Amino acid sequence: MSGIRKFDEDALLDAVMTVFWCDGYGATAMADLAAAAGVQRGSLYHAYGGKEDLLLRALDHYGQRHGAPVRQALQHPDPIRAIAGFLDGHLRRMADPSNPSGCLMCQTALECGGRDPAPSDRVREHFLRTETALLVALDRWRADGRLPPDTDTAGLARFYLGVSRGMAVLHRAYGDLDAARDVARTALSVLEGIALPTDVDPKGRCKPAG
Amino acid sequence: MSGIRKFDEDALLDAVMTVFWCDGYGATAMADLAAAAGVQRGSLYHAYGGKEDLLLRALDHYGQRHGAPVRQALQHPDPIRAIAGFLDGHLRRMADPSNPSGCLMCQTALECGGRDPAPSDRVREHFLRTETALLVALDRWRADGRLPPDTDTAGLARFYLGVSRGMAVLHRAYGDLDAARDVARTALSVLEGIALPTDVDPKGRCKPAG
DNA sequence: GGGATGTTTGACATCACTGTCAAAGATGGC
DNA sequence: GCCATCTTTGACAGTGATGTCAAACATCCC
Repeated sequence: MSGIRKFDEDALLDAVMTVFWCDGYGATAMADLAAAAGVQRGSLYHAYGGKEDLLLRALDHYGQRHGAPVRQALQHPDPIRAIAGFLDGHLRRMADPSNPSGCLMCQTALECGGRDPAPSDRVREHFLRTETALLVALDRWRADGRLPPDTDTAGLARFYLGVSRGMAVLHRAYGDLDAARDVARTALSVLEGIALPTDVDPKGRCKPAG
Repeated sequence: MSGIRKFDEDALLDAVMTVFWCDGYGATAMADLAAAAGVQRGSLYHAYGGKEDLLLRALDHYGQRHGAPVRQALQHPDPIRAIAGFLDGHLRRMADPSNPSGCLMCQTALECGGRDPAPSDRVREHFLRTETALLVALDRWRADGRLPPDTDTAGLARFYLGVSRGMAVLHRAYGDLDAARDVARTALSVLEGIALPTDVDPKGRCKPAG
């Protein structure tokens, strides 16, 4: 009914993302997506392509909407504050009742596994982006003298990536945040055990090491 | 063509489990399961029921086949050896080329999420079984004086459960074990940091605490 | 050996989803 | 105001999966 696209792209991707997140890729039909977006099925095919194309868009949208803000916490100069903020960002996303439980990226990673290359690649890229953000932050803290010189930053980056993924699985499986919170708290203690004290540390949380 | 079931139930469940594990619940058709099991589709309906019933059977089979052996490692009297064995059990399962990547339980937990109650419940039961096994072991070690009296065993149990789940996600997303290994190694260091020295500790790995 | 029991098989109708298309309709440029 | 352009819409055929069923058949028990 127009020469210009009528729907709001951002709102549409929000709706599409939520349906995929809630029901999973395989169980979602184009009709579900169209209904959630308030659009006819034909419009989706015309504007995007197929279900897989929409999933890729939804993954990117998810990355911008939920991934980037969580990585933002890593900018904090204090490692413990930063990692705590990173983990807490995940917890806050899960605690938000307007979001389905778990994590769309993890869900897609497992469901599309080694069978659907395009979504798998997209998820892997997102995971790598987070892993790299963690690594860059850890390297920075190490260079700043906030972590011991022999800190295995690559290993720690993967550890916190993995921990955040495990939290999402437990959240979806258990339906509550209790277990995920325990995981985050314990995971943070790893960094608390190795972080070095600094002049400006306002809480004196770090303990001498070596 | 008989009055007695012709196929080997264990081999059939192995095949069914592998297909679900490889392709996911939604993307698997009864025809795929029948083909993998070397049986006609009608036989599956007759002997079991529908796709969901088969998934539940596959989950139980998975629990016996892969869950129980990993929990077995927790019987070891030394906490570090035991948890290392627990995490290594997961790594060995993932390293086995005859298994699909990741973990069928995590996959089902995420895919069936809050939408398919029966599989979700079954997965939750399995997670709880593992969490309880971890808790019992941790409580035992604490009672034996191998862990400090104030150890938060419940939190640690959930931590190692979550970590093992995160490892599975990374394995499936990345397609290799490198990241999962890093996660396991770092997670183990948590216990190494709190385990108390004992007379019979053969490696002197524990350090004094308090 | 013969009947009863339960399994296997292939076909069947049904249903849901997919992807396409032509017609209808609205907007922007001239 | 008119034409070109693009979106929207609903319907279409094609495809694949589901779940059921009656007939065929092998084994067990008497």
